Amino acid sequence: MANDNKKFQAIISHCKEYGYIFPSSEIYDGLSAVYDYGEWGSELKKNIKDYWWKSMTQMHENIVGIDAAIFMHPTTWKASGHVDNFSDPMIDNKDSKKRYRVDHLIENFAEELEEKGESDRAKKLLEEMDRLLAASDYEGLKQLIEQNKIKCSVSGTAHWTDIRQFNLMFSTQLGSVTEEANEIYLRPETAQGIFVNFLNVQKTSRLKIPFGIAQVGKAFRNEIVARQFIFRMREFEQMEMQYFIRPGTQKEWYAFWKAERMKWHQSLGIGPEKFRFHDHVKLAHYADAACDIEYEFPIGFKEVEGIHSRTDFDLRNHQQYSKKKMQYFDSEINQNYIPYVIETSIGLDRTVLMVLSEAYREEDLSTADKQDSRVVLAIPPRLAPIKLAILPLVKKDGLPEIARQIMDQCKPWFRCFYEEKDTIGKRYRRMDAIGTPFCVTVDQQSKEDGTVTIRYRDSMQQDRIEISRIKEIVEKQIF
RNA sequence: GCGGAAGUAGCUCACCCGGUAGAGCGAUAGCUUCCCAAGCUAUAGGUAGCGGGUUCGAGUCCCGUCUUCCGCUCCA
Repeated sequence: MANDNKKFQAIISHCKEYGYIFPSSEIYDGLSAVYDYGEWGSELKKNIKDYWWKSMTQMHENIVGIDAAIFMHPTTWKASGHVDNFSDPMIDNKDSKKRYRVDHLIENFAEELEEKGESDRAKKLLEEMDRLLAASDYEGLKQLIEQNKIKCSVSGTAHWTDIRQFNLMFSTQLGSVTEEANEIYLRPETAQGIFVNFLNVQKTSRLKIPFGIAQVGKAFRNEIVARQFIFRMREFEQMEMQYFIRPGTQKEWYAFWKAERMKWHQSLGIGPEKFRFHDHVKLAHYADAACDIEYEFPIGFKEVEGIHSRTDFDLRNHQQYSKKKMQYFDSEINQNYIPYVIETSIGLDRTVLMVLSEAYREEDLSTADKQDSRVVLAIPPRLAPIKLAILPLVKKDGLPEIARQIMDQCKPWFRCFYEEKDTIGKRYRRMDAIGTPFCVTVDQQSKEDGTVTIRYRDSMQQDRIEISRIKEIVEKQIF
């Protein structure tokens, strides 16, 4: 497994230096695990989002998109299992510094009691634990641990910190008057916005199973340790698609979407050797099959996208909590059922990092008599923030005027950048560093025959082309 | 959260045993330049992360605090 931390740090610096990604609130010392996208980073992110959206919705006639709110009714998170599964009380041993989930610690101790034949005591202990957990009585739980002299298996001591609650979800108040406010959560995943709209979308779109609903949006998770740049952030963006299918067909649709999504990743111009599937052995509470698509980042293979066979877990729970029938009438087989779901869920920020990791290159261009190097972002043209730079070779003799005309011709169609400062070589290298795939340069000959040179970022090769063909040549590469 | 290291100009760093900050690159303005960074001139930019202590005097020594990085821990 590659672990090139130097390259990873270089990418982080490059992102900050060239307007891609800044630490959040940096003038106030920053905010841990939160980042802001700068002028070029936001363009790249948007281009990736658009490309995903188009390939999922426009290219699949049976998939439509929605944009659900971040705020959702609190019961949503009861139904999804997030409230019960991800708000665990934790306790640390002061000697070994090891952290335990309180319920795991006590359960393990109860098992030991069982083995020693003290099953009565074990049973009473677990009952007491459940009662205290239900009441969120952390003082009582700590006393329970201390009374039973439960020890840390590493240090062998019973020297514990106070119990603290670890909440996966961020909460806030809905309503302007605090005392009357209801506590609600910032969504920890976008999927539930799709599930709670299942009936609405099915009815209005008139789509028949199998069909999908896609969504791009922010989600929020309180990670215990959130580091590794934009790979793990507290506020992040997901691109998700839930595909509703007939029960019993989940195996084939799971295989279909695995293959389909892998194709998408490779369509970004990234070689197949940089990806792998990681099948989950231990499945989440909602899944009957799950895998990740992992990309080989400079810090090793890491998850970019998850593909989960979610069964009817979510819709069934929403039916139970909402008392609304989450059913679909399948006229082909003349049956009502709760659809099964295959989920594809890709991290947008992780995809940005993947594209940047793949694109970042430090090249040594030295020749016998001159040392030379460049840093280039070889971003696929269709995702690059700026598509075309327009450069007058010198800023006199009427060259800027011609360049300005080209600028005006091209800028309605794709993002262009005009620059007349510094030597031409310097301008080329600046464009390399922010990943601009094409530069056209206006010179004396342009005045005579209406041609310019086009310079390609990756090869640094140049061709002479007619000004009238610039738009067509660039557009061919970016769609 | 724990342990280790570091925090001086936008970036990379210097200031040797404490005497009130300097370079290169970058940026900006101009000059030069007919095709691939490091040609010339000028300008801007730092109360040395923050707070306290020792001292006649602290970027330099001590303490605290914050942030970042590395390792461990956690992660449907």
